[in-house]
Amino acid sequence: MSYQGVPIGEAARQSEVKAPTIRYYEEIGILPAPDRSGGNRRLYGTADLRRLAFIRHARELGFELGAIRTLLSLQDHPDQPCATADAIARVRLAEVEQRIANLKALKAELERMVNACAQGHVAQCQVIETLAQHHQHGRLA
Amino acid sequence: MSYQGVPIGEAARQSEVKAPTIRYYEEIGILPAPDRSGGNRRLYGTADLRRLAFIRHARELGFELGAIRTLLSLQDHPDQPCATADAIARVRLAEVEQRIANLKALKAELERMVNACAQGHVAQCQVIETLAQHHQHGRLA
DNA sequence: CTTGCTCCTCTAGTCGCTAGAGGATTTAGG
DNA sequence: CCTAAATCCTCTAGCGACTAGAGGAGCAAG
Repeated sequence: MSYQGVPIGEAARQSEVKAPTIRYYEEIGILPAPDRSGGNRRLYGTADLRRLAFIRHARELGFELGAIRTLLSLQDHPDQPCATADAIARVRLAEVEQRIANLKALKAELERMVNACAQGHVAQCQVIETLAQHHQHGRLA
Repeated sequence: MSYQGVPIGEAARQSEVKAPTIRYYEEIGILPAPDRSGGNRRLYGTADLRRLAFIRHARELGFELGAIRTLLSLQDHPDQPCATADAIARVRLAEVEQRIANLKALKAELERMVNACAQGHVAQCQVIETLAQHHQHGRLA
């Protein structure tokens, strides 16, 4: 009797998701428990690998696991309207835009700080000065 | 005998750092333990409030508490060269630039996803399709 | 003097992993 | 066939930076 599927290390290599993280995804129910070999090892089939790639890509895009869970359940029921998936992506897009704006402001401030540091002493150091200032920003994430 | 300084709630309001977070900062040694009132309540003076503003601002800028700890110790010893503070800021600047680049790529992809969603069903939904693709990116933060 | 707010300490939980212990299994080489 | 190395298993604990809640004490206003 032969088993099919790749062991967790190979799945990790292919998906670029570390083995403990894969087990963690199984534990929290985002990835189904795969078949096991005679020696109790996980064997991942192509469907599992695709799901893992999906998760990884979504994580890369900054989606939280909760959102990914919703996205996956949509994927599992393909006859539903995609408004939910669209809404999730839109929310994320708004977050990303906000974050870019904040980071640009931050970048400007850091550049100012670094430029102002005349290699003197902390007493005159603008890095410290700038950080000591109470200065209004939007929230950063 | 009168005590001076504001209680933690007021400090929280002024600094926009929540009270439990302020206690946490004390616990991890980033904020010194303030004087206490007769009834064992923390009373924050202006120096404490300034330090708190410093921490908040630095957190807003995305500095980790470890980096902030270093920055604060520099501030506490102002006769040292500011090369260390400068280096910390430079590292952070590089991170921020990388992050902006990643987020811009992400934004483009999210826009593509959202635009492609024709309000149909999940089976044709590009949000899901896009996420299912295995697609090479730089690392996002 | 009582009501209700703030504050105290403490423990435990969050998220998304990561690290390590201690043991079983599988694979490659001799 | 046997051993050594690599991989895998489960389990517990830890990370950063908080956040939430229990259970109790202090304080200010009516």
